[in-house]
This record gives sequence, structure tokens and C-alpha cells, in this order.
Amino acid sequence: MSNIKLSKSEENYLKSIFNLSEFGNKQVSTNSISKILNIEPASVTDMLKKLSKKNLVYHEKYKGSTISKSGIKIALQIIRRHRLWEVFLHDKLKFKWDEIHEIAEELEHVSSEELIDNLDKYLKYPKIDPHGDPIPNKLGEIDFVDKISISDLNINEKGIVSRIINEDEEFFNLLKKLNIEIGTEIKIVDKIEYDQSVEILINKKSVIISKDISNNIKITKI
Amino acid sequence: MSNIKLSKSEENYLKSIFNLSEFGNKQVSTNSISKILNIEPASVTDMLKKLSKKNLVYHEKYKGSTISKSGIKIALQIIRRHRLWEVFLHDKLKFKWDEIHEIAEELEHVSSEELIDNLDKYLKYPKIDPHGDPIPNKLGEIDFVDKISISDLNINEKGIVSRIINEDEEFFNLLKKLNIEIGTEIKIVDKIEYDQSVEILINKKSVIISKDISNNIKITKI
DNA sequence: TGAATAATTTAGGCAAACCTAAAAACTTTA
DNA sequence: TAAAGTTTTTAGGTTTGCCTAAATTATTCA
Repeated sequence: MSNIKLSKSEENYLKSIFNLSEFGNKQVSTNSISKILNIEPASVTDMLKKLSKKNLVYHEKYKGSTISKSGIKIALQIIRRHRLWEVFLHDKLKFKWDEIHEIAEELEHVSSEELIDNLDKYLKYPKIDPHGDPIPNKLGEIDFVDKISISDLNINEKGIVSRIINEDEEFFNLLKKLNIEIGTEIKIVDKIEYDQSVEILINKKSVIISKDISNNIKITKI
Repeated sequence: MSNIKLSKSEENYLKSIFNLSEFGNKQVSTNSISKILNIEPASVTDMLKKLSKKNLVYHEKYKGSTISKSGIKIALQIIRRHRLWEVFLHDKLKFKWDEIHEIAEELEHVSSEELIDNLDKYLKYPKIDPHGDPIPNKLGEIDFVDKISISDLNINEKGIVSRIINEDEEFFNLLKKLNIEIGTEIKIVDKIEYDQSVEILINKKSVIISKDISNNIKITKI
């Protein structure tokens, strides 16, 4: 196994590329990485060259980048660390659901395999993190439970919020305002053709949410 | 309160300078910092200038450096983080006593005050870490229990190991070989004038340890 | 299809935190 | 006390990861 120690930066790039590529299946544009990481496209190109030389991504000039097998492996390990720390912060240290992401973003770069394995054991091998995202195991295997989104329900159908995709703070704040969290029950009142926004019922109050918002909230149909 | 975010490097320098200065009381030489951090003296000078500009140390050219009040404050916070993580790693994640230092060395640079406060609470506000070192509280206050060393005992006196000063891996390995850990009972058999080494009894076996070793092992007289 | 627009890369720079080699200042000692 | 030795600093480099501006390639659309 190639155990090259990567920098925090390199790890963040890999994680972002993996996320953007939908499990390594899609080609990723330089611009999209730039936007996610808030780093200028020119700098992204620099890093892509570097990761390319290390065979963690394939980079075709002016075309796009694909994450490699070993790149995926590393990305899954970083995601594993992140999500395990989130469980710890939430379950043990009693942080609120919307405070953990930022801290986990730092902790995920502490690279000791033993640390993560012991943490995993201590937390009793959790399968999902507080946002409902599945946690890869030591081997990088992950329960690929791609739940349906709010927008996939029909009028009058009900669901329980099981996963929040977007982890940005503004998105959390929005959800807080809407009274939506993991476990919240929602019901579809209406679907607006015009812009594909959806009217939903939460705790007897109805709100209209945009297509983008509804796509970021996964649910379990009930 | 000056809440300038410091780099990992700067934090490590401050911690080392503080440790070398014996609670901020002594002037510290460039060379001693260089040796502790394994960084060339020239680079240490660079950093001293930088820390000086930030008023965290006073640096007098060719003379030496003193850590400032605010430098001490920060150093104590880093030491607090380090020791709390050590308690967590040892007590919760069941790491061995001699495996925790290196990992805590990384974790201590994750800078979220809330994280540390919640961790402190979760661990029930421990007063000492697994090496017997006192843990500063949120305000930087620290139980200054400067215990006596093995070398301070007289022949036939007994003590219990309460604190290990040197945290290097080689030193841990030596202690392991000698069967010494926190809580171990020892008895002084003989004190050798020549080089101030000491013959001690551990679990009915006698060994001779050098002055340097005995100085690094603090004990409680019994 | 070719001109405008957008995406990407190249070129040249910068700051942080290191390094080596050489100069300068302090300390020891003969 | 001056020469030798040690410590510290200065000067000039390097790498990493970022930046801006300009050049290149790809795409859109009129």
C-alpha cells in the first residue's frame, strides 16, 4: 500500500474532487474545484499537476480531471475520519448538529490510522454520522444508501429527513429557520411546475422551498 | 484578549520556549530551542524575530530570548490542549501510556476553544495527564506541584513514580525496559558519588540509572 | 463558421518556514 | 588579553501553496 503522507492541502483537494466526481464516476472541471475550495483556478491547475504526478488523479489539459483508484481510497479515508470525528463531537462532546462540521474539518487531517481505528471502536463502529451520511469502514467500504430527495416525492406523500447533503453554514442556518433536521417529518403539499420548487408541510406549517434546497435534503419515504 | 491565530510552527516554538524557560523565568538560548525542535539555529533566529514582532517573546540579539506574558498565556493553552488530548487518548481510546504523546502533538494544534472546553468537561476536568503532568485550566492556572526527583531521595528511602519529564520515545522505551511507569514503587539502594548515578530497586530487581535519567523521573516520597 | 465568451493553463510573484555558508558577536582559555 | 572556539545572526536559497495577469484552448451562438 502506498503510504505517502499527504499535506492538508492535498487531502482537501482529493476529498473535493472525490465529492464532485460522484464516487469517482465523473470528470471534474478545474473551475468546480476552484469554487468548492475557494482557491483560484490557476492554483487548482498547479495542484492537479502535482496530484497527477502522484497518480492520484488523471488530468487531461483543458479537458478535466478524474480521480484514480488510489485517490478514491485516500479520499474515503479522509471522509471516514471526518465523519467519525463528527459522531464524537456530537454524541460525546454534545456539540450541536450544526457546529461539528468546521471542527471535524480540522481533526480529519490528524493522520494516525491507529487513532481513527481506536476512535471507531470507542464509538462502537457507527454506520452514519450526525448528518445521516454513511461512514466508510477501515477498508473504505461504504453503505451506498442513496436516498431519495424531497423533490422525488409526489403530492400528499410523506417522508422523514434522513440526510443533509450540503454542509455549509448558511445551509444549516436555513434549515434551522425552517425547523428541519434529521428525523423531521415532512409532507408534500404541492409541486410547482414553473421552477420545480416544492411546497412542504413541517410541523403543521407550510413553506415553499426551491429545487436546490429540496435536492439537498434526502428523506426516507413513509 | 489578543486572539491572533498562530501557525502550528509558531505554537510549537512558544511551547518549547516556555518549557525551556521554566515557567517563563529563565532566558532561553537560540541553540537550546534549535536542539529541542530539531531546527537549525538560523531558522530559529528567523522565528524569534517574528515572535518578537508579535510581542510574544523578547529577543535580544546575541543574548537570548524571554517569553512574554502573552506568550506564556498562549503556551499554557497549548499545553492544556496537549494534556487533555493525552487524557482522552489514554483513558477513553485505551492507548498505551507511551503512544499518546505523538498523537497529542498533532491534536493540540486544532484550535477551537469550544472543542477544548467541551473535551475538558467530558473528561470531568482532569487535574493531571497520564504522565503525571498537571493540566492548566481554562484560565491558564496550573497546579505547580514540583515533585522531587529520584536523585533527591537518600539511601533506603522509598518513593512512587508520579511524573515523567522527558517525553521522547527513546526515553519511554528505556522506562519500559526498566519496568518503570507512573505508580511504580522504587527504593534507593545506593548513590554513586562518582557520576551521581543511583542504584534503585524496582520490583525486587536492582539497576543503576544515570543522573540524567533520575532527574527526569519525579516521585512522591513514601 | 467565425467572433465573442468562458474555461483553463502558463508565467512570474509572494509569504511562510525551512536550509547552508559565511560573517559577526560573545566566551573561554592559554 | 588575544587567539581559539562557540553561539548567533545575516545573506541568499528552496519548497509549498497560494496569487494576478496574460496567453491559450474550448465552447457558444449569431
